[in-house]
Amino acid sequence: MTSTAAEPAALEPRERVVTAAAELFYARGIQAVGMDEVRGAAGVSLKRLYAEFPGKEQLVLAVLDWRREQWETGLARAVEQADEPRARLLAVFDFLEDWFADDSFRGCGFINAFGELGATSPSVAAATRAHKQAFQDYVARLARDAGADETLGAQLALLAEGAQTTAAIAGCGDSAEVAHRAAEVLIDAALAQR
Amino acid sequence: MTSTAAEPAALEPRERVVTAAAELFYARGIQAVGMDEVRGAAGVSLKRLYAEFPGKEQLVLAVLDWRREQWETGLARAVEQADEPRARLLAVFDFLEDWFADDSFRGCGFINAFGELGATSPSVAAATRAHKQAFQDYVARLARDAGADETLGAQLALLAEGAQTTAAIAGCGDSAEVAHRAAEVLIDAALAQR
DNA sequence: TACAGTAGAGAACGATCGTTCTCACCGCAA
DNA sequence: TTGCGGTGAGAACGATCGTTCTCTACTGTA
Repeated sequence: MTSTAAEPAALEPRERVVTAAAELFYARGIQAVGMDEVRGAAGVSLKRLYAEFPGKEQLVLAVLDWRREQWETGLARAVEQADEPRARLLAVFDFLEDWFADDSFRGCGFINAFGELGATSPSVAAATRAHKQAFQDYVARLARDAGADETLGAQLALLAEGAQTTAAIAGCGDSAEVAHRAAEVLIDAALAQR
Repeated sequence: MTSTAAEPAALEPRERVVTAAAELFYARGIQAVGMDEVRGAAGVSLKRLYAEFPGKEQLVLAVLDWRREQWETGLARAVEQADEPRARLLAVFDFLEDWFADDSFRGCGFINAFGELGATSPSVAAATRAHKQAFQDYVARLARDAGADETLGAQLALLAEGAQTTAAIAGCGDSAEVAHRAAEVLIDAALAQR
């Protein structure tokens, strides 16, 4: 999922900047990484960097958008590997489990960015809100496909969010498995209720 | 003019600094608030501020410790209002619901601090980890008192964490109620299993 | 009154960072 | 060749911030 720092020359400068900035921001925090370091990691000049992004905020938003795209395609790929509606709901938590096992895992980049800049940057707050809303909608759709009502989707989304923060802070314990088992209970209860 | 010790309403300088810093850090982020602004809000001199805390990091840690204390006493008070073990478990989510309704609610201060400084400040990361671990232990104890096994506590803790981040980002929807209903399902399932 | 000690107010310092500017260099058309 | 538009490398600028230093006012004591 991550691209290494040494980018092949085939990538466009803009994409090199976004991927390098995404990696740096995620690993160390946004405010802890200066534009000059992004420039060095991306192998572009400051002039080019500011030609692509008029300011750091625009770069941050581009990184968040790139991360959202990565998240959505990865999640969809995991879900599509399952055929049955119930298994597709649980695939969300398998996806999380794989993610948490990654060495570079350091929590949800949106939650981190929101904690860091959400109070001072309305656009970062809006991007985070949109991303989380899309996730909730996606899970709600999977729940509806499984024959449950909207509530189940919201409940499973809460579990997924809690697993992400807990895995990040506790240093990647077994949050995904715990959430997975809780999800099974909630799904079965929701389906039995009908 | 400084307030004399005879005035009952005046807090000690150190406590004024901690509460003022806690409010500012929580509302706007830690790095967005300078020491000078903390000094102004607390009504102390820079000299006094640095006499109490040798650096900003120590102040941040003191704020986190104060916040942990506030959280623990508030949570314990909510839980103790319930008599039955099951109601005591659910009181955790009532506590969250009250908190989310606060106008100044902006998510869990520890999660925000972790997202902002966890990667660069080991002591902030450790304080966050300790706080979340203590919460998990507390819920696990409540679950054990209710006659369920350890797993239920971990599951409910995940729900609580997810409700906090979701309420913060979505702007305080009904996360607490959703988590509350999910908790009821999980508790009943855990108790029926025995 | 003189003096020592303390504390407040805020200037000052050094470092960092986002952003802009300078300047040398390269490819290329006339 | 000459001129020119564009680019890279990096110096420079202005602002912010954590931290320290200076100066002044005040308090208590002899």
